[in-house]
Amino acid sequence: MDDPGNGGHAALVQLQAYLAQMDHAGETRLPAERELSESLGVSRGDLRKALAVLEKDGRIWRHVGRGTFVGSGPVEETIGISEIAGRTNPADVMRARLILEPEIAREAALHATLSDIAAMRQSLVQTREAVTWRQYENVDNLLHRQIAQASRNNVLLGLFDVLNAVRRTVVWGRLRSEGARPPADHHSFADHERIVEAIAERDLGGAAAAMRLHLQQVERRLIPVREAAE
Amino acid sequence: MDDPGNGGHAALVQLQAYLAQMDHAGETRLPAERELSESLGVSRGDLRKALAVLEKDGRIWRHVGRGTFVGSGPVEETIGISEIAGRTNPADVMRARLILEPEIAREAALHATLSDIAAMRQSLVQTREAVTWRQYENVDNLLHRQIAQASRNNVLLGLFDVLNAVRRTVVWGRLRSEGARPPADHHSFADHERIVEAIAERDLGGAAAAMRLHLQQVERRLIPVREAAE
DNA sequence: AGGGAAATCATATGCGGATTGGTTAAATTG
DNA sequence: CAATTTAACCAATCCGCATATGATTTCCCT
Repeated sequence: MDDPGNGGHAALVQLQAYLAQMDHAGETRLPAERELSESLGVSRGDLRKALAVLEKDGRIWRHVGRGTFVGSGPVEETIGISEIAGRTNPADVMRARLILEPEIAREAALHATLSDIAAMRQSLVQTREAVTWRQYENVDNLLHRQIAQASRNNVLLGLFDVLNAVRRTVVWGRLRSEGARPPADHHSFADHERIVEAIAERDLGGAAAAMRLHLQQVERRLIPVREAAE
Repeated sequence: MDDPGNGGHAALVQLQAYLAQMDHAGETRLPAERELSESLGVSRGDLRKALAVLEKDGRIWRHVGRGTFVGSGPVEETIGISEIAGRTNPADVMRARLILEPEIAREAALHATLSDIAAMRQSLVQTREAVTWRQYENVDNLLHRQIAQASRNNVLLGLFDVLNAVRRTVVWGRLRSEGARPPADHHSFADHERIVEAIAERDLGGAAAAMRLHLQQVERRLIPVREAAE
């Protein structure tokens, strides 16, 4: 062979050159090992040794069936809701809501458009018109999501959606007594109105505080009798 | 026909009965419309009218290619990172980090175990030992995730992972100048140490404040020259 | 022995057909 | 003629199988 005993060092040099050239072109996926080994004129074993070095250094990343890519790590393309929901409990979900949603309301108070506020007010009306708990929950969900949308920050909206999906998975099956309709003096009506009004008046702190108060009320009703445990 | 002019009311009644029977069996997916219409002895049009009523009421949910299901809504099983990242920008990501991560640090200060803190301190050392920016970023990522893990709240950890994946997708390609190693007086070293120390001392407010300060520094460096626009 | 090439394995992707809710046009019926 | 049923078609999804790819083992040649 040409360079016996080099232990594949030549392959590493060639591969780094190839990688630099490809990185410049903006391409992220490099050819299959079988092609690349022939293209670079090295054995597949040496190529794999060089790839292993670069992988340990964090410059490339490989996965069976997909290929080899340049970049620090495999960016998770999707997040499984059930994976999160499977290892948690309603209390943790509520804690996360108390952290995230008041600040989302604050952002909404800062960035909401007039049509956003109009949509929220319409949802407020629909909330009172709901004749069954199921309808009420649908409109309630919609209202909370409208607030997240009004933040005009798609990252916050995405986080809200994730949290919402986890919540609905965790508390799945906990239905209220069917048939009954939400009482007219349900705390959420006034809570929601306070939140929307604060957003409409661009009262950042007020919106956050109102949302926090509302969620604390929900928490109190959701976990009615909780001993001092934990 | 049997009951002309009933407008499909008979179909609605039959469908409700079927749904109750099926709901009792624990099954969530009901047969295809073509089968169910024949099974119930009603036309597909009337069946669809009845299904539309139940859908508007929130008792069922349907989607093309999947079927019709009982339940309030389609619980998104997975969230696409690229869907979020595609419609956002680094500033929104930074805003979300500033909202979420300080509160995560606060929770970590409350719930971190001794082994959590030991792992963080080891990461602090590794941060200073990094000889290339890529290594530094890997350890930095690890440290921030360790803090999220120390919150002992899997929902917060999941939200952090989502946010992190979005961040890495959005700022993808913005690599620092290769070759250079992080300077010894990089602000992040002291920032990180303050955060970990506050967590170790169970200083809730201090941990949150230190994290907020750190992220503001990162923001200042990430968006170096930003006019007063927006 | 030792290294390289080929075979083999396990996993991921791509593609075509089948399924299903949504929509429109034709047929039937009173 | 009007209303309703029926059929046909559309778009999105799922499923099975072939293919592609990285990982591992085996074999062969020097």
